[in-house]
Amino acid sequence: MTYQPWPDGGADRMEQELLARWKEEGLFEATQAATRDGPPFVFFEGPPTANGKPGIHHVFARTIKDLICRFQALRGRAVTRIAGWDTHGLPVEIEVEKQLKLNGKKAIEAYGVEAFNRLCRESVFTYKAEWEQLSSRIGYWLDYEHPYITYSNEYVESVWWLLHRLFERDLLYRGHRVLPYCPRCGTVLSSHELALGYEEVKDKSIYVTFPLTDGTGRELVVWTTTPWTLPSNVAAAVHPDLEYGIYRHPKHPGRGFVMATSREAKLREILGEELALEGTVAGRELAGLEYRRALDVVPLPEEYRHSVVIPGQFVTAEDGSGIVHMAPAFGADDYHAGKEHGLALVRPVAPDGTFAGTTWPEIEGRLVTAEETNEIIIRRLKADGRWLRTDQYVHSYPHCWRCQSKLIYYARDSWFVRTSQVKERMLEINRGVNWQPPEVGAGRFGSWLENNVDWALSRDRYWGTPLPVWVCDADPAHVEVIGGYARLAERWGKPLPEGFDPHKPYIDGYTWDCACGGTMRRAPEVIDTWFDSGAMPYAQWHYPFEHQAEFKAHFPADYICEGVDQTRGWFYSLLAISATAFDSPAYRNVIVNELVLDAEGQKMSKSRGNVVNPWDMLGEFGADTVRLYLLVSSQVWLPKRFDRKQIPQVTGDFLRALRNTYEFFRLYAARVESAPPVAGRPDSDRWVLGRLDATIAAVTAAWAGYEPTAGVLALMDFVVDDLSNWYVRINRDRFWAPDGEADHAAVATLRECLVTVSRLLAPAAPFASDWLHRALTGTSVHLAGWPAAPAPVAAADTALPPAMDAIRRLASLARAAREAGKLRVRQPLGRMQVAVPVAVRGPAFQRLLGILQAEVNVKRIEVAESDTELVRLRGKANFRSLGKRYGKETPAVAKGVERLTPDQLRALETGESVSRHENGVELVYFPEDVVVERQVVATGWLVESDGPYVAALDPALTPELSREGLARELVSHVQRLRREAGFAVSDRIELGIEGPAGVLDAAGAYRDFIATETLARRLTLGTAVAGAALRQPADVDGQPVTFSMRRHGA
RNA sequence: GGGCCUGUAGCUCAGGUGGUUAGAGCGCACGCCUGAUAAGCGUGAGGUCCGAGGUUCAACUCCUCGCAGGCCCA
Repeated sequence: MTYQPWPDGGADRMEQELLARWKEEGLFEATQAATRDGPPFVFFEGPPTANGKPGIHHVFARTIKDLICRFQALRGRAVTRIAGWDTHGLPVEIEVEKQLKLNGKKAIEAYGVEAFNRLCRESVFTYKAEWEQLSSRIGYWLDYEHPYITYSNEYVESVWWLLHRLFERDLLYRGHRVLPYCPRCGTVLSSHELALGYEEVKDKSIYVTFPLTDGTGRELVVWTTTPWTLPSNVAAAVHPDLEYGIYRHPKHPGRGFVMATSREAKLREILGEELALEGTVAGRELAGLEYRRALDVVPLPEEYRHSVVIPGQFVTAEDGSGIVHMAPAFGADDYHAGKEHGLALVRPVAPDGTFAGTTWPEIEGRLVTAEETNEIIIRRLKADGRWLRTDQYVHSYPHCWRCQSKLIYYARDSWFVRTSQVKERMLEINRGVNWQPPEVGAGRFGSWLENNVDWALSRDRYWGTPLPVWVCDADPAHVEVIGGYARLAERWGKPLPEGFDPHKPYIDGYTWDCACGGTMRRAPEVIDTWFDSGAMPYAQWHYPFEHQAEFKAHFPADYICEGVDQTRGWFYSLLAISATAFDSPAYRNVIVNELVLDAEGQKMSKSRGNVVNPWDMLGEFGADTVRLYLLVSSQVWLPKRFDRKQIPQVTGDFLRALRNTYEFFRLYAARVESAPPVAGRPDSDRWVLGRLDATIAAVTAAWAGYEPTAGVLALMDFVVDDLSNWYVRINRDRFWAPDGEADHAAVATLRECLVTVSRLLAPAAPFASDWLHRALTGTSVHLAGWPAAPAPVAAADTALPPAMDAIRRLASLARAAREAGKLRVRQPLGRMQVAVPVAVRGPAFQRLLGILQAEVNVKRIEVAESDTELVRLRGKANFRSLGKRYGKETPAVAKGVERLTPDQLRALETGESVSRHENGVELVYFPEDVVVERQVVATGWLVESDGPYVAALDPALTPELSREGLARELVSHVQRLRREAGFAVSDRIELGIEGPAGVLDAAGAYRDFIATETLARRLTLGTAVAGAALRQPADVDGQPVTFSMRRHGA
């Protein structure tokens, strides 16, 4: 068999060619067919919104998704990989609003919801093709032929069914929620919209008083930054544990001002220096007292409490007065406190943000956030004697990102999922989920669940799954939740029309009579799009209307993987729905990847202009390289600095080593087919195969444990370090067989390594691995299966890894010694002595000494025994084992190790325990307590050591050694000339060497060696080759030598 | 203000259960090798392991408090 050269046209081209080939072969489908009957491995694809361009962070997440899925598929699991599209929601609406230059809900309604939603539906797939192309280009295998689409009728029907199920379980209800609201646009803003509009503003904040009605003349001092909420005040909150003072001031006879004592300085500033503290009281003693409201201009309902002091943990005394005014309709804390204490909820503000329903004509109809409104309110407070002070207050306050209006917090009717009821169950389920990294599950996600509040489901928007709730217009207590289209038709009384569309506005046309005589009309809201995505385990199968068996086989997921930003997104919506509707986990294993930052650690954003275009990276480096870089440049769950300069640095070594190793193999291995049994192969072969097995085990364990980075690193280390840098290096001459075939065992070993490496690499770098596997075997790596778990290592071979490790250390030390002695490796030396830990010594080590000898270029290696005068034994304490037994005494006992005699050290090495007496106390040392080191003490030798490893070289050069060194020097020069002359490596030559007697003498003594090494069929000494193609003088070890050569037979 | 994460060589990052020599790659300096060669290999310099306390015979590792950066939330 001959092997193809590694393609030269760059990674991008090679990968494009493979993609075309995969497509032609139907490879993805073939891999799915091959594992169809395997045990299922269920993967859920979190649906991206297709109306945004995919970025480099999507490449990141998709690489991790793909890695685990490919890994499991290679292991024979039937992996489900259904693509999905998230198609509803505000981002879609906003895009269309921009496109139509609309500004807010009123404009949309004027434009027409029907046409608006039609555009939303069309715009959803603006970037669908690019998503598919990018996914395909990076080798992400996903079934894009049959994706789930959240706006499809089937999908929506499953969502309805889920909501109906929740309603049946009493987990769906109508309530209030305080939300940021733009009075001008008439719409609630989502949290991410909110984040767009924070601005530093100067507001007026005021101190007012609420006189207590207990007859003591005391007045609560209250601070607010939103005077317009004072008419809606129903309570004043104090912190139960805070100390409040009652202050008097001569200018205000008969009045006692109540305020947190920690804010006394502020009160002094307001009232003046003559402030006197009359007494103090804890917040909890104030709770329950009643007061007179500062502005009594809104009628209060009788059945609820109002004008009362309540305790609240949320109260602080860092600014303000330590007493917080409560208007439940206009603040989240206020709202919850109102619920807890049964407070009245008044909302004298119309949807357009103007006062409505007050008894104060002057402010009726005024915009609450307008400056003049504040002025009017403050003027009246002053007139009524309730005002104490107005301050400038600078804070960051949310504004509408569309129209710059100040937002208000505003209680809205909303539909909720009662998730708080299953909070404990969600926590329990979550504890059973394997999170990678664990702290996201236990920490960020766990504490989010701990603080679970009911899921506000409804949205006052247009393009979304319509809430399947019908409410009677005569009695809102009459509610029906429709769980499917058949049921809708039944209630409506007619079959649904051809081309039925469950979206707004059509769905709002379906009404029917209520039993009470009223009309059932749909609640106008759509639902939070996160509910759509969390419903995908069921809705992707149109469950329960279709595919019941498929659903059961594919729930819950074995594995999902998304960015950490999904903590409150998809990770939550999946769990909330599975817990409420099925009392089940939705996923068992999660990998959470972190953000991709730019090279400086800054978030990528359009405004910073530091967004990396994935296509540029793919074109420049190829998908494999980008994938590998993303996988190994740091753990995937740490924020990743994406630095294009680092890409070749991180991946280059590995890819070069792989390619070079293959090229080396290809050059010499052609036509060698037989593979001798492993047991009969030389030590270095069995060693590298053992390392390969260990690598299989490490990669398998890492990926089975959802640790992408560790697995890739283990594989890279093997290829670079063990295979390329060591195995190939020490076995070169077995491959290079000038007049015959390469060593069969070596070829088979290297081939087996490369084939297995390509299989291990397939999940991480699907292109290069496939190319390599095809080149070696003619078949695709993606159908080859995962390398089998290694057989137990033959007993004889268990000593190989530590022995080879020792050889490598010693070679390294010897090279350092040569460098220190300025003796280049080409110059053979006579003797070397080495010392190694006793555990390493043994037959395996003895057999491997030949490798060391060749590597170091010495004639003889002696393994130093303790009785050699060259070596001194030294004991070194093992604190780990001593510490366990001796605790506090450890340092002293460890010191004693240094005083053990050579005989005792030798005894320890052979596994005996020894003891010595110290101050009359007997100390026993077990073999594991002491590491016995060897120090070479001979002088005149070149010695380097690393702990117990010692290499010592005898630098003495005999004339014989010098001659051989010179001969090797000649060979080196000839080889260089050969290459410079453009000879092929296999060209036979005729060679002439002219020079001083010493040189000719050495050349003569090593005539055969030189001839063999240089492929010289004729070698003439002292004269030039006749008809030489070149004749060149050179300086060999300071001696003038002239080489001449020509091709043999040319 | 709260939660979580990160802080190790000039840069990017590794460093089970605490154990006495803290590693890699890149970069830098020097050298080796020359039949993988517009490759490859080695050696060296370079560290208050963010800081301060504490626990311990022993802390990069565990605890507390800070500092800096990031993410999420309020």
